[in-house]
Amino acid sequence: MAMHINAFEMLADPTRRLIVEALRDGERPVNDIVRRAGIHQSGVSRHLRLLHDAGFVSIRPEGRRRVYALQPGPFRELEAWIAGYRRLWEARLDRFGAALEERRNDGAAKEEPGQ
Amino acid sequence: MAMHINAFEMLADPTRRLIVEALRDGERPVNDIVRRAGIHQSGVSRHLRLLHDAGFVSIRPEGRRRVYALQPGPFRELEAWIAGYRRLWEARLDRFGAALEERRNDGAAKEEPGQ
DNA sequence: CATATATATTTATGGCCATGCATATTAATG
DNA sequence: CATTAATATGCATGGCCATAAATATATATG
Repeated sequence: MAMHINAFEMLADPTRRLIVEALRDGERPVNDIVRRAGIHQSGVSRHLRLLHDAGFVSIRPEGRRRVYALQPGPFRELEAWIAGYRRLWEARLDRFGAALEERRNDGAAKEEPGQ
Repeated sequence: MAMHINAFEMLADPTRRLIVEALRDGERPVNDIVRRAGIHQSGVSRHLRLLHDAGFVSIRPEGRRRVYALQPGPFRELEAWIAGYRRLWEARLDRFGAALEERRNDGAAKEEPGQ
């Protein structure tokens, strides 16, 4: 429900990546994940809560289980961010543009073209 | 030169993302980046070192400047990782497969199909 | 209702990391 | 060679976060 949490920070943690990868090919209840995660159940629950807050996963109660599943949103965000760097490897990088003229006004920063 | 550093951890830090974004449209010397980063020069230098160790940037000495530029490698890695989740939003997620049969062997973890 | 199972949360703790300051290095310049 | 500019590094510090243990909550089951 909270999108103020950065997607990269989420995936920075190895355990969280492991959880996400465990959910890659389908939803799973918590204990399923605990077995592969190699950490305490409370830790997995906390990570799942963070992932849920960040919009990475959905929760579906099923009896006394809580079934978690990946959500597409954050992945779209990541894809979009990286897309901005695609020309890095698809074309040669063009060294023209802002870098040159920026180097000109050496003493004081006046305006940033990028953002 | 060291690829043992995870790309997500690199981009988890806001300052580091800011640096990467500052280099998006071309190479820049350190002081150029310091101006936009809003943190001390030593901090920028340290981040640039980390980014270099992780293969994100190259260094080109130019007089007494050190000109940094983005490198495609880590971005390709990221792209590849996310590509594994593309069906999440391109198709509906299929809830069959491993999740079901995993739920069957409840008591003990025996083998993981995914990895 | 008592008990067991599944998950969440509270609390405490240790460790890592981003930052700033001071200093070192390297290079240009006079 | 002394000085200044540009960048890097050693050191100390504060804060955040991942983890575990204990406890709470919720749900199935007898």
